[in-house]
Amino acid sequence: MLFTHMVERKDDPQLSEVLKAASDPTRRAILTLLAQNGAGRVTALAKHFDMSLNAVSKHIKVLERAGLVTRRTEWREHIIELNMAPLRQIDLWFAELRSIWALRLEALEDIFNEETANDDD
Amino acid sequence: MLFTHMVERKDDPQLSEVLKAASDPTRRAILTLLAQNGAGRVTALAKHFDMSLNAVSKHIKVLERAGLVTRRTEWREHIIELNMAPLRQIDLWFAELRSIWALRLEALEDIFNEETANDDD
DNA sequence: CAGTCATTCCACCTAATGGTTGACTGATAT
DNA sequence: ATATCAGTCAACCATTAGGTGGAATGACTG
Repeated sequence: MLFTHMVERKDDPQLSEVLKAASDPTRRAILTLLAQNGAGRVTALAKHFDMSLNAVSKHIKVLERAGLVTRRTEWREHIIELNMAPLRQIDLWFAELRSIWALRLEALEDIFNEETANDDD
Repeated sequence: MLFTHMVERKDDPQLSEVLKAASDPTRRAILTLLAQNGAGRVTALAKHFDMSLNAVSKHIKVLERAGLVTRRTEWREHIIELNMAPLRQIDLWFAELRSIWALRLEALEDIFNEETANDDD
């Protein structure tokens, strides 16, 4: 049995966003900072980088869209908090890929078993 | 004790590449196809997508640069094979982030314990 | 030898990314 | 009231990314 068109066509745009957000070194550094020091203000985070506040603000927005970070606006200060939950999706995708791989190997084994059974005829 | 500049400044460009390569739905679909059907030719892979062979060829090159796929050139045919190993790096990064997080919580606990000890004085 | 097949390379287009600066909003401090 | 601080928004610029089509390479088919 050959499944020529069996790709699960679920785009999963959320997963794409998380992966893309995580693919930038600056953004990963921001996540690390938050893990290290806990929640922090935008300006405080920006101090660690050799780039404008604006650039960091943008990066934070990307992380926010991906759900990796949440914003708690306390009057004029925006407190940024780490949220690792979406990273779980990466794990899930990874696991799925592995299971698909395993399934194929199983199928191959089945074919092999059938063939040896036929040999017995 | 406050570590203001403690971000581990290892860019890890390899991790960035893997994450970015994985962040595209078409490329993830290619990986899924390879997991499902085993190694395959470029053209065979391209058949599953509604885009030019050239585009798919490019995507494969990106995956190749990230090490997620290897190419075995058999004369005129290029056989593309899945290599899940680099995905492990994502796991590692994830684990590191979690441990950094855990470390901070531990530190907080220590401070708390010291304070309650002082209360006893 | 002419034609096709598998694939890449090249030139091109468009949209998105990562960065900049400068102006803006709203809260706080003097 | 004015200056300052936190942060975003908007416009801009250079680079990269994802896609296209067409030509080039190199082996196989008739």
